[in-house]
Amino acid sequence: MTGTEFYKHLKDIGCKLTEQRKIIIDVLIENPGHHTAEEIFTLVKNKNSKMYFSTIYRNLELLTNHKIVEKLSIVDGVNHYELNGLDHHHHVICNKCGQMIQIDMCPYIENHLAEKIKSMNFRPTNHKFEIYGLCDRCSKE
Amino acid sequence: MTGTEFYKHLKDIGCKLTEQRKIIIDVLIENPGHHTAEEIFTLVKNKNSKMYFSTIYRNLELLTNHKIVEKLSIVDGVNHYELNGLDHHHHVICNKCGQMIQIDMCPYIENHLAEKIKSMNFRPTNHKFEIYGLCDRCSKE
DNA sequence: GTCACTGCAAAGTGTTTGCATCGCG
DNA sequence: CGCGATGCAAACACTTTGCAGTGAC
Repeated sequence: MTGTEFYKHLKDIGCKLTEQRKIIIDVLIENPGHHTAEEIFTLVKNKNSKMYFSTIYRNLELLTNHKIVEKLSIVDGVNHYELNGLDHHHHVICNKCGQMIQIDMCPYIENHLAEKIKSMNFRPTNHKFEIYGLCDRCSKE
Repeated sequence: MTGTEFYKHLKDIGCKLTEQRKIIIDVLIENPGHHTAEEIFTLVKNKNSKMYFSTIYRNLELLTNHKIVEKLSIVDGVNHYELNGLDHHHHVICNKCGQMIQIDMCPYIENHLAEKIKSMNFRPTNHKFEIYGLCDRCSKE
């Protein structure tokens, strides 16, 4: 999806298309992958735009509720956000330096889990798969 | 492992066996599964023991570092802790009521991922697999 | 013009830290 | 009795909330 398409989507679901929302979406498009609210704040500032954390959080929450953004609680009490549906992937995360490496395999799809979970009367919407350990560099130190 | 064995393990790795540590371990043994620091605090209080959050956090951190306890960052900025190695399982989590249901299947083991990840020069130590959605009751509401 | 949204400040929640005292080994 | 552990208070980091003013439609 392009920026304009995201903008249109927002209006379609009855949200006002404010300058701040455009900037947040632009920043997420221009910087693929997951970012903390802090990182998004910095990226917004780099575009010479002033914005408060509350605006960022409120909009990330809104975008998450509308499935435009995905919220990941990967590391100790810090949420990461990324545009949803652009690509589906999981992570290998270094316990020492915090580096996150994407992996393409998805055990959920490969093992046909969706049907199994539905048979438990559970309606799955999304899933998370993460492997922790030490990356190449950190394991050598 | 029994309580006494956990106590011994602590001494073996050079930690003092304080009353507070015994209580935390006892509480974790008596209440299998994952708990927040808050829940552990309440469980400790129910045993008529007074303990500060700092003591709980410091010890959970210590036990986590020594792989006696596993720390899970599952939900929005709240860590959950549980005794490690008692049983290996993953979770199905309801987005509405927060209920966590254990599932026994492990995609990591079933797909022989350990070797694949090692071939990336990454040393895996643990992993997390979670499926989010709506549980039976919440999806009916 | 209306109402959703933002700026700003202040509070809230979960967690960590500093320091004096305590108690395990 | 020495040093690691705890009690307690205070700080911290991330996030949410309340309210008045602003701007999209």
